[in-house]
Amino acid sequence: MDNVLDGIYKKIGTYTGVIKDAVINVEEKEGKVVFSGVSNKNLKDICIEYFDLNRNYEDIKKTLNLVDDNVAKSIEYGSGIRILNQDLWECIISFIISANNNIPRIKKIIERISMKYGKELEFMGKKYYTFPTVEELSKATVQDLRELGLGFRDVRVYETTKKILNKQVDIEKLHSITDSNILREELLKLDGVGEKVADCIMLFSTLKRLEVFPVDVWVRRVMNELYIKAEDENKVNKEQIRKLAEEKYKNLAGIAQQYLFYWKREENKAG
DNA sequence: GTCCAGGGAATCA
DNA sequence: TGATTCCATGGA
Repeated sequence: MDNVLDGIYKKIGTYTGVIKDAVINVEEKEGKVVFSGVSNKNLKDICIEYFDLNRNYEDIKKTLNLVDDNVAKSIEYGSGIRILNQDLWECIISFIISANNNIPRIKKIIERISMKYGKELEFMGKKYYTFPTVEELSKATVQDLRELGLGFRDVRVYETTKKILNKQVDIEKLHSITDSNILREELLKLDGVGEKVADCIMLFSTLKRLEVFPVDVWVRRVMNELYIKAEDENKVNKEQIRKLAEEKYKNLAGIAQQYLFYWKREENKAG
């Protein structure tokens, strides 16, 4: 038996979706992990990279469990969480769209963008669409984006696409920047990218800065409830939250953020 | 009809 | 720097 493949199945379960230029299906058949899909690259390699399967999350969880009981509880709640290695360009556009928006609508907008400007792939009789490249999305006018339902974010996506296309910000070179502060400064040059979106891009893309701690409304809420305990959570300083996260979670703050975020949101849904 | 959504940017002090 | 306000859209 292939223990690596067995491990992969245990980690990601069944999955069908688009990863970069590929449609990938992972499932278990007769006790074996089977990859199928449409791609000119190795399906298994794509999965290992995308699902961050070479990282030992058990070690990470052991470390974070020692911080305090709250974190331990959140880890128990979302024990299968992994931080994906999402494409940088796709991540930038996705989080610009996320501003003052809700997750179902964010997903729908990205689907519409992919359907109109990405490439069509067919797998098992069903059609899938890749997220458009910079060149592909640069064909869209502000009006085109407005019609896809982006709202006030249309200009931001348009301007950012333009800046990346003409290499005013060269995102290919971002991976070679070691200093996280310089990296953040580069991202902040993009329209629609503020502190929170920049942090999300650094954490959730292939930039993989696991130490950054994006503070959104949910994270502010959970951090206030667990540690700060201010009467009005809206008045809690974001910088104070980031410092607290750095002290407590060190270089794993970003992963802790995900456990805490998921925990608080799911608890709210169940509420 | 009202409120809110994984915020950013412009404006003003 | 820090606080306020507006920004489209759609679902609850």
